[in-house]
Amino acid sequence: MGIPDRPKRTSARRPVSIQDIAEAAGVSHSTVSRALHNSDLIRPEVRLRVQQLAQKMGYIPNAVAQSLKGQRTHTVGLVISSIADPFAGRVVRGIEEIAQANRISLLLSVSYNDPERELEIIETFQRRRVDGVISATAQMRGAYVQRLTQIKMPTVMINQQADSEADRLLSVDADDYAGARLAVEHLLSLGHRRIGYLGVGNRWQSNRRRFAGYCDTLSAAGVAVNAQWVRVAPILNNPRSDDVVDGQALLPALLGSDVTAVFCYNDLIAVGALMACRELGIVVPEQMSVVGYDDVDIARYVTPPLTTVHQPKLRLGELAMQMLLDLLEGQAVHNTSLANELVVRSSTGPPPL
Amino acid sequence: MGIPDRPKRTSARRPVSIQDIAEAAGVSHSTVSRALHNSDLIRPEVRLRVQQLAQKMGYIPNAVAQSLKGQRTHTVGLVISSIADPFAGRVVRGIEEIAQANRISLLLSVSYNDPERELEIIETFQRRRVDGVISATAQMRGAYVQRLTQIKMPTVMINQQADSEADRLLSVDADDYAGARLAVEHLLSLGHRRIGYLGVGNRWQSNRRRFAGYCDTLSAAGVAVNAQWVRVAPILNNPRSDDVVDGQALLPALLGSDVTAVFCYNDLIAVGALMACRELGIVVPEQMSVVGYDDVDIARYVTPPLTTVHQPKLRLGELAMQMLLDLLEGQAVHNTSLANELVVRSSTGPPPL
DNA sequence: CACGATGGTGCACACGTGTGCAAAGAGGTG
DNA sequence: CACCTCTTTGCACACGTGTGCACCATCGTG
Repeated sequence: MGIPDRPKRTSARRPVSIQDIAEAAGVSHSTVSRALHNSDLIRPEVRLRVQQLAQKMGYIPNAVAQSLKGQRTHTVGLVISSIADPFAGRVVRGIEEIAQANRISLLLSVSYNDPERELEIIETFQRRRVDGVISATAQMRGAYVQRLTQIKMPTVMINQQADSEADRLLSVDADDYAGARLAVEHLLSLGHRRIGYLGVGNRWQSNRRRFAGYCDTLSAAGVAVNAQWVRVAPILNNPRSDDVVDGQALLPALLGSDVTAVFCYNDLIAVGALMACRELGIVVPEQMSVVGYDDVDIARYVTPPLTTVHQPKLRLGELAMQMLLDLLEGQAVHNTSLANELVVRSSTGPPPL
Repeated sequence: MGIPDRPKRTSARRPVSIQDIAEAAGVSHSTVSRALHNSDLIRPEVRLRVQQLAQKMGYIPNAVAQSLKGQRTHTVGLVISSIADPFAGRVVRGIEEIAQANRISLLLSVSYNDPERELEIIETFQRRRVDGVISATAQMRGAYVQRLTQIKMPTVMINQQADSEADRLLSVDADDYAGARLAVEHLLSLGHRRIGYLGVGNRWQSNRRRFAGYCDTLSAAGVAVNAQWVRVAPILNNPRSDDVVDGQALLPALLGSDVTAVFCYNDLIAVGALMACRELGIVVPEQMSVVGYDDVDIARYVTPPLTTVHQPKLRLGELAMQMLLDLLEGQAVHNTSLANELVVRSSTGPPPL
């Protein structure tokens, strides 16, 4: 009665397949497949019986096989430069929320801004046949972009507003240039004229945009930017650099000039600056105003609480994921740019007399 | 010459398969498969020719098909309760590093301590046939554990040292009880006798262990624990609660009693306590000592820098991933418990006279 | 009763890869 | 030359699922 050519499926405790259900129900595996998909090709009684049997046998569909057959894996690759970065954390949260709501799984990879690793990661994504990629890396090297465009894999970048070469890639970002202008205008309105900038070398695109906003705002106010006011953390071969340490090391170099306020590339740099001030006995904001960027959690908890430019991190992630989903649906999508918002706390005040 | 039964593979810009290479090289797909695996069954000239051809055609193996055939997906599911939590961030980093080194992909899922979501997540992992699971959720509900053991999926838990029901699951953790003792002993040695505890309700296992360490250490020193000294943040139905806010709200309730120091469940609670002290004009550590737990980055940056119990977060992640790999190799593995370390900074000092 | 329409089911193939086994070819030896 | 051995390759199946098409049964109608 039983067809003996199937070599004992129960051997290695393999999960039950539709074939197993088919044998148990006395139908073909096609019928089971259709029944489980509620196809109205199958007679209602059979459909119900198969479904109950599947339930009872603890059937769980094999997504690997489904991915192979249908050409969708329902998987999205996610590249970030650092998981420890609180900025990335919020963005990922937004991404994950939308992904989970749409039954998409996320493949997480951390690049540490290592070019070699970046290439490895996208090759892994290709091998795994992800439906698309979201890249929230701080820095975008030529080879990386080139590879990504070349293989025509649906991709959305976060905070990488298109310059020159990146034109063809989709992105969602918060406007760095405008954000920087908000920060510097705030300091100008408090009466500061000599305003410094502490930047980072290893995220040159966003650093350049924020720096440009800084320069243009000062120029527009009739202040000539002094090279002595600007310090940028060098690019180390060590990819695990710490922004706070950099900010702390950078600030003292500014003291030779006579700045009364400093605009920092991000909140961590700003926290470093605050710590340096404390060490040097400089009172913030009475003797020195400090502005950060990002508005990560920590900005609220340091002393004094940091005035900073709030980026809609959660929203960035949500939008990026939604955009990718739309893209996969074949809908027309367009780059999006979100506005930032100044959050005034206690690290800024009028300049000393 | 060409066999016409294959319907134009070039139609939908599908990635090249070994079949395509086989046709181009005039051999069978089996030969290509073996050649690409450097099998010495294949003649060296053919092997080289196929490899070069594969390279030239931009062949990238289909991991989905490989997963279906071989019974390994080289994928590990990762469940965490919150991505924004800085503690989780470091742990994930450790996990990811080891995973990437062993060419394992990570499927990231966030549970937000939502029981329903937890069950959905592990079902997704089952569907995707992950090789194993690492769970770093703060809280482990019965149904979750039960399901995880029941389906016999290789699993490693982080910071969930086995109580009763969880005996069968592997875990790597840092000793909460001993860590709490370190913290309280430090306060005792400074001369404090009336020491408070600020806990959390929604992570009851670890909270219970730390609280037990707190109680026992006080008792051993001959101090009777006063119920007035202990406050625990209530469990909200809102799963996105904020520890800092909780700590801030909890501290004032302690002031009625006459504690001179407070041990907090984690650094975020402690930061909230610091902020409450500042608002109330209580000087730390002169009038009140505060100790945290975890040693997340932020602990170094608040004012005053936080004395805390350092957990080897990176190491926890690395060990968990390595343990899972060993488990998959069939090696014998055993639960591991790491030691914590007290980090004395400036938020603790002798009690006021 | 014969024939067509309709609804339900199974066959067979496809997705892309890996592998046991047979077969074919080459080369050596008696 | 016949036979055996060894190397190299292809056939065929497997992994688990989905689906076009053919087949069969049943029913209705002329």
